Amino acid sequence: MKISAKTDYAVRAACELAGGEPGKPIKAETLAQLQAIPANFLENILSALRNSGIVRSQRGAVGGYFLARPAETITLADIIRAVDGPLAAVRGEAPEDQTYSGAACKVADIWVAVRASLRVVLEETTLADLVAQKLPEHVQALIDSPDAWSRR
Amino acid sequence: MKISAKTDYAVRAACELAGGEPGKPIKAETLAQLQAIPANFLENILSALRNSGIVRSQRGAVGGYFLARPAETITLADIIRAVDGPLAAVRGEAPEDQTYSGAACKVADIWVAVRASLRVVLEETTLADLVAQKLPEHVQALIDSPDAWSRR
DNA sequence: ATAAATTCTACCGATTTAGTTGGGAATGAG
DNA sequence: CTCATTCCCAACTAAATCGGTAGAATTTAT
Repeated sequence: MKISAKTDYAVRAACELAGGEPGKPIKAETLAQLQAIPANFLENILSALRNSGIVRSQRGAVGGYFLARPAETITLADIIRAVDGPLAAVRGEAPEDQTYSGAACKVADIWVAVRASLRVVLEETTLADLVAQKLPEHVQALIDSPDAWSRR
Repeated sequence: MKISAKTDYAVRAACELAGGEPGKPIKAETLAQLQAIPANFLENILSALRNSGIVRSQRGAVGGYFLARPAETITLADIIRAVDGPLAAVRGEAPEDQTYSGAACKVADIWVAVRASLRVVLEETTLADLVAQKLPEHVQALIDSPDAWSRR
């Protein structure tokens, strides 16, 4: 259950795009500097986001990247799926495709619950929420719970 | 956010141990057959579970593995941490150790929320719940939600 | 003793991760 | 038109991880 560098970078770059003026392109190089992301690697990531229709690009002297849709309509789940595939996969397949036998027969339910709980956070939070620093209530509630910030 | 084969295997093996008679050891070979897990790989996994104090082993002729504590006290989070490390790590570190700047300054909150939401499922569900097929209410609620079983 | 079983250490190939490199193609300013 | 700027894209790499194997050593019951 790791959150990859790619995912982390993608979300941060998207935040910068959401924070800029809508429609005004920002250079990849600028994004890389703003968020301290390796510039060449960021190009791979932006390419994935473009292929998924999350960002658009403009070439040429005053070119760069900008969001393809309003920030309110782009969820974190959209971004993660674009760069890293499905939110939760069990041994490379979807949870509901696994078959379990014997004492472990309810394990599929658990992986489905895990995926559902990720969705609750990642499908409901948009880029607009993130840059406005106003997260959905139930997400904020998770963050505010007493030991959310403590290690286990 | 992948659930590794190791994690899946570990949970399934632990279920079989929880389903057996308490204190009576089950051979690794038997566990492997019951859940169709590569036997040698399973040994690595059981070794990790033993180092974390989740299972105990007995060598010798009538040896095998058994749970070190009652199944009611072993959560899925315990098992996952034993074989795969922390529930949620960002680029190999804990979410609260990351620093974010500019438009992305709230991204840490999101990763903390993700971890918290995983905990809600995985810290509350015990091996006993799983083999009794009686999951905690809020976990069952996630599973019963209309589109939990559908792909995105 | 000895056979059954776990334990430990090391290894292996394939895949993934996190990047880098470099050439090419579009765009717009001058 | 030309040329600097910027994106585009495919290939490449080094290191880590994943999934799994192999075999010798150790422990225990009989």
